[in-house]
Amino acid sequence: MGTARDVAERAGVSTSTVSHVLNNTRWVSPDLRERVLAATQDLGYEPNAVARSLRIKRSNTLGLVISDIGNPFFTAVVRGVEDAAQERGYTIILCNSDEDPAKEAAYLRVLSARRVDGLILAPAGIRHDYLVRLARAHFPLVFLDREVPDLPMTSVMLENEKAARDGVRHLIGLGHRRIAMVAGRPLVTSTIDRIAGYRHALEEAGIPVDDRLIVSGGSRTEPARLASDAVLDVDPRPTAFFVANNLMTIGAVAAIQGRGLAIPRDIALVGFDDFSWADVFRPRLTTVAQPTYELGRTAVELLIARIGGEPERPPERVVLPGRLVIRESCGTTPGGAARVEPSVQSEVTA
Amino acid sequence: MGTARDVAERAGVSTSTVSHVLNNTRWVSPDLRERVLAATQDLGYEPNAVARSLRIKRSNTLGLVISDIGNPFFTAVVRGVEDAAQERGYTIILCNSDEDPAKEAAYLRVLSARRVDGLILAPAGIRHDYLVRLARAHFPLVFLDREVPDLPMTSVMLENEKAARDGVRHLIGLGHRRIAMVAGRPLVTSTIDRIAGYRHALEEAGIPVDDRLIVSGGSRTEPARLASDAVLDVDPRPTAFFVANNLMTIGAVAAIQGRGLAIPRDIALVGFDDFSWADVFRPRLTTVAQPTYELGRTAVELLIARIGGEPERPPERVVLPGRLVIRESCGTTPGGAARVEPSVQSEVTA
DNA sequence: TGCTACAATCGAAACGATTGCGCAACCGTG
DNA sequence: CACGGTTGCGCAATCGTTTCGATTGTAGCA
Repeated sequence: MGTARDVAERAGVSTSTVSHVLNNTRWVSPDLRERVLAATQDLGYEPNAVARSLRIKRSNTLGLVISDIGNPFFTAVVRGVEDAAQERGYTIILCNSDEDPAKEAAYLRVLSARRVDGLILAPAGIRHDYLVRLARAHFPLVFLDREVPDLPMTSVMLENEKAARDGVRHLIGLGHRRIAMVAGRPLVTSTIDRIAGYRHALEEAGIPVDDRLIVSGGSRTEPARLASDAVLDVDPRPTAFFVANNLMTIGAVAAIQGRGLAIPRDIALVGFDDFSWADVFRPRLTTVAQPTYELGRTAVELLIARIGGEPERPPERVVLPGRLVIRESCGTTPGGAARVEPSVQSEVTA
Repeated sequence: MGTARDVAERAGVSTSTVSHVLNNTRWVSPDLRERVLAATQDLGYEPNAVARSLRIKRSNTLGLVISDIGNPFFTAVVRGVEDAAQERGYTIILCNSDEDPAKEAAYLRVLSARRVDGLILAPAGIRHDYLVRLARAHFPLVFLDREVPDLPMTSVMLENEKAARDGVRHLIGLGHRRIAMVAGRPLVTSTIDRIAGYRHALEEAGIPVDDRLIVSGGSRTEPARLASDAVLDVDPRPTAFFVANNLMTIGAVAAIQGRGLAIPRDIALVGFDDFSWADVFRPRLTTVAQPTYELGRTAVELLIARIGGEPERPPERVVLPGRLVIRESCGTTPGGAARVEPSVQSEVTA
């Protein structure tokens, strides 16, 4: 696996000809072209992408920093990112910040040192200076799922406020007035927006907001279980749960089950994010589904547009709609029985 | 964000001094050191890792090619890989082959062109020539979760045959004699070994193997649902299911539920791989748990040992044990009621 | 025969870092 | 004072590409 020079010598040409043959970048006579190709075959030559990147100042690589690879929402997004990137000839470097701003900063630094052509980032929340530097330098950067407060950047995310509002409205429509909200990590914009949606839904229905019913579930299963358990002690007890992501839904369900309460008989529940087992779980969970794959694809499209385009281009925000998928976990009325809706459910099974 | 040269000029030193200061690679007087550091600060200098890699012929990067990022087993493994890699100063490039040998080959090519220092691979199954070339060239390579038949390589995986045997033995111990097996993709070694374990468990109990009860679930939820549904038509009907991975478990459960059958009353079930919702799902699922995090860590350790070591070093195989986690999905006897085992279950909840 | 025009290829300078080698300046010693 | 040894640093080659001129050969034309 030698170098272009080895190939050139073997083919009796110059390295420039080798380069031009391999990249189809100018006309080369059939004879030489043939010899060059034969030589690359013989030597098992594989161009060194590192040297190439150094020379052309592009790596055809995108960095993707997500905050929790254990969350099915993000892995679904990753598929969208990967497919879109591959179609356009980019490789992605995937990093998992674990919701840790320090880890996130470290990864950003590494990716930037590696000279990726652009970055897609689900920020862990804090407006740290390294991020601000990248933004100021007009480095191609797209925020995914969340934004950073006071840092206008191009971004793609769910219409969080409305999606949450729809979920809570559904519960209100079924007659619930004491609705607990298990929210995500406090400083993250998606959390903030979903809480806003929750409040607005209550307010428009004339239901007073009881702050004791809004708890932080830390975006993960176990903290959500603890928070859910605690909120069940509030007096009067909530009759419904609105849970702001999928991992936390597991925790909420565990807490409810742990009290010997039944869904939806004792507690109605609307989750967030659809996931594969929502369908086998009994009762089937009513959730606000996100267009995960599209989120990923869109992020790549926005990013690549910026990589090619002029650096001063103003930020764009793309907001995609959520979709309330009604299954069985809310019953019909508080304390009522489950109502199966085959049409809606099959839409999701597919 | 200039170059080392810019820093050198600003500090009034040579680029070599800049390099030595930044890498602590030889003594530099406090005065100059100070000036160099100040200059890098002022310019916001960030060393170009691409140029560095070209020169030192190392990238401090490992490639990780997994076959299904949607599978919680693999995402759990990724965490182990990532943590271990980070501790040793390596970045990982994560690629998702989607069980597609063509995609896998494409990724291997890209990673090799990028000059990663080593590769961890969950092979999609086929012994394609590119893989053989890498192996022959003694490129640092570790197989994860699976091997490639007839290609001895260093690898780390579960003790598949025994783990499957334990799962099936558990069912046999409860009195089941007609046990269906929902297996994974046919050519993958983990599938082969788990089927072997299934057969051995039956054979040692003197139960004849009915090949109609062994079906391929394609490693994913939906194909597993179809296969599970089909196997329920076998006459006489199986009284138990052994399912060879987690995504397929969802499919099997869906099929069983779809027939209006109850677990464990009508069908006992042992799944594979533990996952977060195994605990809230009712009945709680009895599964063969894999040490996912350890698998990931071990792969990195093996790989890094090879990167440093002599190239002709013979392959090593590391086999980690599985753990049968008994919950409720098998009941106690065929047709019997669920038996809760708090001690075992809590071990997993933690 | 000269001259230009064009076609096809080569040579060498980048890209931005690392590092072996060598050169001053300085020290202490005899 | 001469000389060997140290110390602290700079020079320049190098990694493997790409790409911009320069160069060669051939044909066309007056």
